[in-house]
Amino acid sequence: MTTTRRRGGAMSEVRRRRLRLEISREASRLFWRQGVEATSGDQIAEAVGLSTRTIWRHFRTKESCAEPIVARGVERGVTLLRAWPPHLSLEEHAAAERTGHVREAGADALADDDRLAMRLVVLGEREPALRTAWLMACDRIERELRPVIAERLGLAADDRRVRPHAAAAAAALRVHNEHVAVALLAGGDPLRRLDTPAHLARAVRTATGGAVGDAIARRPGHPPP
Amino acid sequence: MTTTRRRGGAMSEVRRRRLRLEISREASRLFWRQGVEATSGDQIAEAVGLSTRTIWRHFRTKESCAEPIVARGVERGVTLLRAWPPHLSLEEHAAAERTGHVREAGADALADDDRLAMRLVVLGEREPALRTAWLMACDRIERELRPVIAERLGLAADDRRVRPHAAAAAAALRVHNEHVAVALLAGGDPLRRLDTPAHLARAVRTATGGAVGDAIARRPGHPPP
DNA sequence: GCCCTGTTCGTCACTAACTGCCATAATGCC
DNA sequence: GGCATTATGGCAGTTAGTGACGAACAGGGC
Repeated sequence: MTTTRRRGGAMSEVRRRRLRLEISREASRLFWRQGVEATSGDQIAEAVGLSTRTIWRHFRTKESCAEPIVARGVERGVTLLRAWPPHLSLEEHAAAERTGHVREAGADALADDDRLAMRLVVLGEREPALRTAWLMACDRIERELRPVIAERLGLAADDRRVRPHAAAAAAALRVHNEHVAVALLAGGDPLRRLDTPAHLARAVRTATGGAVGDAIARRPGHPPP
Repeated sequence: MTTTRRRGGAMSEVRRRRLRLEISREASRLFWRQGVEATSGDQIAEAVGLSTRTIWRHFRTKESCAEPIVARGVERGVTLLRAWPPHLSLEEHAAAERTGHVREAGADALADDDRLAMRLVVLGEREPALRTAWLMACDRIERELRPVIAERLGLAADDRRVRPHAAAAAAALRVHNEHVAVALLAGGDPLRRLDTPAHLARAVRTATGGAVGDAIARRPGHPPP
């Protein structure tokens, strides 16, 4: 890990992230309540207790204020992949994670931010501004996935085969999230069946042509050239 | 096909598309020459010979002006998939299309719009505004891919298995395009090796876990549940 | 404790992306 | 040609977003 070299009164990276998340939270709430058109930058600023100028310092666009919140769903997927130990298959790891996760948070209590994220994702079907935020968030996730997948496959980070797999995996995470979101908002509480990491594991495996999914056995080459 | 029921002085769909493409072309040229920040809506309007007001009638955002041009690359991929006859494997079809395509346009003459599209795609690495346009274009492509893939797999259009495949295929098209774009702009003219539909076919096949790729043999079910 | 340095934040003025509104020109249908 | 509908232009108005400058603020060195 590179120790963050910050000097003077510089904001720590974690504090910066926290602030962005807070802004995003308030902005997203307003977006959901009154639509993105109807919410002004001033409203967001007032809701979070900052000046409007500061909002634009942390986000380049009104719509991009939604990104940190909306990214939460897919972020869970990448943490799942990050924590994937080499000696397990993806499905085994997913199963283990699920049991651990359920005990920690309880099956019924879905964090407010996650609900909000799903709401904005489905709202994105109608509001192009939110759609762009969602796609940009997933794009960021895809980049974060690249080194993870490269290491898993024993490939160099800039190997030509990495990016297709990362893109496919990110796409799998995205549609899974969209699916869960509409199912959750439309009907009751199908979380127990839908949100299982097992589904994610399956989706990622097929999206990568089976490349990302097995426990590590043979190292360097696995797909036919 | 539903005959488009248009009345009064309504613009035909094809004319509308042409106009949007023309606007997009001029906007994209300006974006490339002077950056997207530095180009104003007025400049775009003047370049295409319309009033600024009309520009905003056809595009909701300055950056979205780039979408039609930037989508050209991936659009070729979806036309490839659309024209895919059932009795061929994807690779066979790709090979056939390639020979046909080469004869038609000549290998050396890459259309100006395509060059422009690739330039904007690589520029999108640095300019978030262009990145959103590119992602939105690919998102549209993904939606167009849905019915094509559904029909190919003999599934209902709203079957749960369609969207993951469409997303994965679209992602494959996207990274292929990005790869071609940077290779083309960075170095000389690696088109003969990179732009082959054969690579697209391979990418789509693996991204869909092999589901989209075979010639049609058995109809209804093919992946294990 | 103090100064010094670099950073964040607020205020204000300003630019430019968009939007409504109304009159006018184009277009398709009869 | 006449009519209905739509696309367009011009203009006023709103609001997203930026630059500049000063004040508050967090560290490090002493």
